[in-house]
Amino acid sequence: MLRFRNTLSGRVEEFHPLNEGEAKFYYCGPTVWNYGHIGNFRSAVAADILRRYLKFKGFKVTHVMNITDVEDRIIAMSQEAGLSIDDYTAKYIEALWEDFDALGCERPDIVPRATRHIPEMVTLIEKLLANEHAYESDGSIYYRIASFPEYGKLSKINFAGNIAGASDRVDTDKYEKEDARDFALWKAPDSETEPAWDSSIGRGRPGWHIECSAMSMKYLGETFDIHAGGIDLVFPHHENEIAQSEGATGKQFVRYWIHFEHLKVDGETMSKSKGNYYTFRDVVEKGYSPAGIRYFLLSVPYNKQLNFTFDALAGAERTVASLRDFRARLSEAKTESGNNEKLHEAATRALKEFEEGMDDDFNTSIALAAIHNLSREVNTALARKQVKEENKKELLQLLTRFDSVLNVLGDQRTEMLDSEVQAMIDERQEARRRRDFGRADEIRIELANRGIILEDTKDGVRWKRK
RNA sequence: GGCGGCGUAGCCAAGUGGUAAGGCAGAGGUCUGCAAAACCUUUAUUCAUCGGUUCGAUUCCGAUCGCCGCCUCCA
Repeated sequence: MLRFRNTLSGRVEEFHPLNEGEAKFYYCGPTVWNYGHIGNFRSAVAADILRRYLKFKGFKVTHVMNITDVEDRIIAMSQEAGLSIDDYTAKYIEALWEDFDALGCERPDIVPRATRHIPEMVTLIEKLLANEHAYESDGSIYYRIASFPEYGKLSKINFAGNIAGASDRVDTDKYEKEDARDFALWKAPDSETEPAWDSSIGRGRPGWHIECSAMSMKYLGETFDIHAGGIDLVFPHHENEIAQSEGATGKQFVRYWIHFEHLKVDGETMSKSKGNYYTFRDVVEKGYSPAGIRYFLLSVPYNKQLNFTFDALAGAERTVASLRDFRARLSEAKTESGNNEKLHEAATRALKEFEEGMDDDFNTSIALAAIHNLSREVNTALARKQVKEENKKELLQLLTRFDSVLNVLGDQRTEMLDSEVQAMIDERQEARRRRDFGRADEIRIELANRGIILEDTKDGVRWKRK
């Protein structure tokens, strides 16, 4: 039974979706203006693991991920660039999908854009105005937090003792708000040139939080199962989403909230001033593979801060390579018919441990340990020719099953070597038979220069690309 | 000032009131013409420090030190 920590209750709970066998899942994805830094992708990978494991457990998953595009900073930057929001954000969104694909993250089922959902947001704001949860002031519309006593139930923020000490950092009111905590649902334009929409509630643009309420409820229903995002979104973003949505519908908005912890770099916060700020693309340019990066990002459970170091990343890289070798070795193995009961038991045990680990709040560390232990056992059996036909079939299927969640093994190699290279390998085998090891080593070096690494095994020569 | 989290081998780290998963790196070995890969053995009497509770604590409690996050539209 799958259980995970629900931010709302603060406890680990069993997951029971609203409709049996069906999981509806909304993920607050990366924002465009800040797009790309490696920490974003820890979240993206965590969300991907969450979705994939729900599928592994047999749930039919509907996954919605938003891309914010009417946020203040984006508007400012696009204006500065002299571009429309769409033209400005297009290249970032394109880059986002490239990186998503490279990291092996499944594309969401639905990716709503705030700029395409202005009418839905307006309708929601109208509801909030009608039932007194919102008020108009100076052409802008604010949420009246005093009207929603449950405000703070997600973030557990105690407003009484809180504001005083932090007051030096709280914006002095530049708008006429009833209460400092009230937040904007709809903002009147600051200038003539600023992007704005005409609507029944006036000319303006939506606040940041309303898009997620409007879009998630549009696609997943007024009450849905899982809402996920980075831990920094708990307050105020998700807290405000609850106030808006529940204020409008009177129903529970989200049943399970899940928040992904941040990445640290060398034990510190990643920041440009410290010079430890890396984007995903920086890391790839340094020669690390997306699969290695993915493995690293998922190797520690999502609810723990993870320390990013290049040493650890290099380790992950080696680990992925060795897991891929393991699968290749297994699939190339020549087996005799039959079934080795010990290996069948090992496979059963590995699946059990993997699933128990993942069931326990998506503990990927435990799940990976199960795979490593299995790989060691099977490698030994392979060397001793104890893997039988049935075992091979079962184990390969099991690896595919694990990888449906982890997605680090990549596609099975089906490519053939070109005939010239193959001829060189044949020539080297012939030279080895003659015990002409000088010639054999010469050919091996020549092939290495072409990026082909050879391994001599009892069954013949294995090759892989560098 | 308020609230929360973390500190486990050289590195990344899981974990639990009953005696420390896994990965990477290191050392020795098996195999191999050599190499590579794989496998075997080995690497924390100890889980930031100091106290307390307990038959027993890394795990619970308290204090101290260090780090991280939220309270600002940063995943």
